[in-house]
Amino acid sequence: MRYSPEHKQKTRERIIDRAARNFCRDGIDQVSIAGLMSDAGLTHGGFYAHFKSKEDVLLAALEHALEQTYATRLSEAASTSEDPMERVGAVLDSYLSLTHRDHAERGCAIAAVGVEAARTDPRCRQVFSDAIEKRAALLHEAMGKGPERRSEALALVSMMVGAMVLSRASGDSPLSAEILAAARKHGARIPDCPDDSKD
Amino acid sequence: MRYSPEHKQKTRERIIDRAARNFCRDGIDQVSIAGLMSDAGLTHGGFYAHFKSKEDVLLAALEHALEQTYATRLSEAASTSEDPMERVGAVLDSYLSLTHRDHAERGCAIAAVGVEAARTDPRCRQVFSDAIEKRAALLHEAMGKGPERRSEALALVSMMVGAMVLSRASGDSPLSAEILAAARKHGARIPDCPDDSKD
DNA sequence: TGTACATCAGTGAACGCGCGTTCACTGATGTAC
DNA sequence: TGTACATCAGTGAACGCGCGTTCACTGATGTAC
Repeated sequence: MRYSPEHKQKTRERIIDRAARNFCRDGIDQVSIAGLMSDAGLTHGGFYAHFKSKEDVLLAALEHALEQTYATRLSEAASTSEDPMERVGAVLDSYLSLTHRDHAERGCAIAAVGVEAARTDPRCRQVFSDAIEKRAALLHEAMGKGPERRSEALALVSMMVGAMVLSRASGDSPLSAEILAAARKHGARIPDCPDDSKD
Repeated sequence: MRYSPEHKQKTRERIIDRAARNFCRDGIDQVSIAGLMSDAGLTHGGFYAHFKSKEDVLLAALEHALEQTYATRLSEAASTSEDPMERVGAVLDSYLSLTHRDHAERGCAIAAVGVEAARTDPRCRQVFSDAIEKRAALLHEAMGKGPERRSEALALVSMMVGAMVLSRASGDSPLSAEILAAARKHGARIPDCPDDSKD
C-alpha cells in the first residue's frame, strides 16, 4: 500500500460526515456531489473512488448520523438519573429543544430526511427501522417498566419526531416553540398513565 | 371574455389538484412542471399562464391539500359522536390508518412534505402554521375540555404526524403497523391523563 | 542513504440528461355587425 | 343567421443551467534495491 492504511478510510469517513450534515440540513436533492466533496476538501471526481452512487453515500450518511445521535445525545440523556421519570424527561428535553430544532445538520436524521429518504430507497427504510427499534428500546428501558410498555415507547418516539417535524414546519411562529413544550409535557406523562391495556 | 368565465379557473384548479397529489406522493423535487401539466391534460408551456413559478403552485397545492383533508376526513371524524373520547378516537383511527400510510397522495401534506416544503419557502411555514392551528383547535374542541388543554391537542397532533412519518420511514416492516397501533392507543389516552398542570 | 519505480487517491474536463422558464405561435372561442 | 374579427388559453421548440457520472490524467506516497 502506498498511502497509510487508514488514509483512504479517513477520507471516506470525512465525506460521510459531511454528507450527513448536508443531507440533514438541506435535504437529499439539494445536496450535490460536487458541493459535498468540496466541503470535504476534495474535488467531485474522487467521489466514485469511495462510493458507487449518491444513494450509496446517503445510506452510509444516514447510518452515521443515526448512530451519532444515538450514541451521544440519546443514550447520555437516558442515563442521567436513577429515576425512570427523570430519564425519560431528560431524553425529551434533549430531543425537543430549540437547539435541536435549529440545528438539523447535527440532529435526528429521521425527523430531517426520514420522509424523503424512505421514499426513494428501500434500504433506507431498513436503516430507519433499525434506528426506530433502537430508540424505542432505549426509552422502553429508561421507563423501567415491564415488556408490555413497548407500545408506550413507540408512541413516545412518534411524538418526539412529530413535534420536531411540526416545530420546523411552523418555522419562527410562536406556535413552533409551543409545540415542543407541549410534547415535552405530555410525552413525560405517557409512562404515567394507568396501564389498563389488555394485550 | 372569449372562453367561459370559469374555464381558466377550472384549469387552474385541475393543475392545483394534480400538483397536490404529485407533491405529496413523490416529494417536491421529484415533481416536474412538465409531468404535472401532462397529468392535468396540458403541455408544460401553459403552466406560466396560471402560476409564476413552481414555488407558487406548491403553495397553492399545499393550501388545497390541507383544506381537503381538514374539511373531509378530519372534521367528519371529529363529529361522529357525542362522546369526546370517541371523537378523538375516530380522528386517530382515521389518521393513523394503513390506508393513509399507503396513500400519501391524498393524505396529510404536513406528514408528506412538511419538512421539505418548510425548508425552502417561508410562506410554506405560514401555511403549515395555520394548518397546525386548525388541527389543534379541532382536537381541542373534540376533547370537550377547558382551554388549558390546548397543549394536549398540540401533543396529539405531534404524535399523529410523527407516527405517520415513522410508519412510512420504516416501510413494510412489521414495525410500521405497530407504530400506528401504538399511537392510536396512547394518543387516545392523552386526554385521559389527570390534569395536574400548573399553567 | 539515495534513486528509480509502481501504486492509486485525487483531479478536472467532458458527457448526456432533465429541469424550470421563456416566447413566438396557433387555433378554439365568443362577439360585433 | 352568417361572416369577419379579436382574444387569449394552450402549444411546443428552444434556452441556460446544474446535476450525477465517467475517464484519462497527475502527482504524492511508500517500496525495492
